[in-house]
Amino acid sequence: MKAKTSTLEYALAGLLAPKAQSGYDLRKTFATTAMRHYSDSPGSIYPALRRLEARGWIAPDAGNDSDDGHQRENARRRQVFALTREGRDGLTAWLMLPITRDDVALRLAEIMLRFAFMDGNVPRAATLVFLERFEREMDGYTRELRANLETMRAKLPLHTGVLAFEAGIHAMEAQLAWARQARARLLEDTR
Amino acid sequence: MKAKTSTLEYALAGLLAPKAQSGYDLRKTFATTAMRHYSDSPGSIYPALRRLEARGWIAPDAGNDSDDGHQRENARRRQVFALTREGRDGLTAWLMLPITRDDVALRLAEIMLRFAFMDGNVPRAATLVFLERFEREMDGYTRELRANLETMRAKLPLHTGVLAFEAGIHAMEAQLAWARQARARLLEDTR
DNA sequence: GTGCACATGTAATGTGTTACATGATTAT
DNA sequence: ATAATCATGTAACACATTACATGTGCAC
Repeated sequence: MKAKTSTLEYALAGLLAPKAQSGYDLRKTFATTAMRHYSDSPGSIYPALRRLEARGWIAPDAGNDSDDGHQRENARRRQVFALTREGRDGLTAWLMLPITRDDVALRLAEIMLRFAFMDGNVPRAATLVFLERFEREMDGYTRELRANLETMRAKLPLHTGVLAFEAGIHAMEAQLAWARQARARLLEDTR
Repeated sequence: MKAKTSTLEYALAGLLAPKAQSGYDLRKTFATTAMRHYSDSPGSIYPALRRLEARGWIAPDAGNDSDDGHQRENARRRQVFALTREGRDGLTAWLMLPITRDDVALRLAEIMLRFAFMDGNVPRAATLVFLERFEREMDGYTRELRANLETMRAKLPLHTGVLAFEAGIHAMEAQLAWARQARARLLEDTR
């Protein structure tokens, strides 16, 4: 049994959560929306779907047209997948994982993907806790980085390496500011 | 002959540009500095170094201690690599590549790595041109994203998906602001 | 019924991750 | 001499990319 689920697999599960879709639909989503940097190539998506199916996270959609799901003898026809109960549980568990320092330092993109999928899959309260913890870790991490920056500056002249490091810090601080604002808006929306 | 050079290989070449180092030195740099999310595992670095050596981009350092470079019979001893002329040319060519819209949209991390390595490897003027072009593409891209955001907002309610998209835009705009400021500082430093 | 867009499959390749193994060097 | 640290090597595995192959349905 394989323990780990790849980010791509979670992305697929997350997209299937609101509605059943075919591999082709998913590819188009990856190709045309904000999720552009996930694969979109058939060589990654179809195998990933088969892995999810083998694990029981997704299944051919029952409520689907002419010859029903379980009977796709000789394929090459549009095949719609739905998230199963197990798949939904797996997705939710991932969404509920506590945020660590390493998550914000090393895996920001994955963290943001998780946030994007929260609506509809976890209670609003969990989303707010997520943001709180995100703010805490981001705040700590950006402080760490700023301290390192001062050390670097003391040793080196003005240097593109130092400037690039600064760019990273700026981007992180922008995300932090966004998080505070987002939490305020969600709180207001919840009341 | 293999055409493509991986980002990790460029990262290694860039680190070897200012001074010759061993694989272990490079790993420590990856493990402890701002370059944290590059591998740092022996299973990625040593093979990458051998690929670079096979391609003639790096070579055992000549100006190195007791038994000189070309004679590393039974190894398992510290082995220092230096960037060759060819390696330097390859690195420079990569640094000078024009920035495209897809670079800023899909490969920002690589772009920033290139920027970090510019000092000492390309003329200051090239760095300034790089930033100009970066600003232009980032400006265009963030405008594109903002337009999409309005479309999304018109259709959907307040939604973590939309908020996550906003976070990405904020981060990009912060990078853009940084670029303008960085260019101004470099200009001043150049005068 | 021919051509094109839709839809899926898959083999070859390269690379990163993990986990382990093992040879040198240094300190005690 | 032994242990710890330094330093490199490598095998198993999973995955993404590329490029190609193939089937399906609709428009004309």
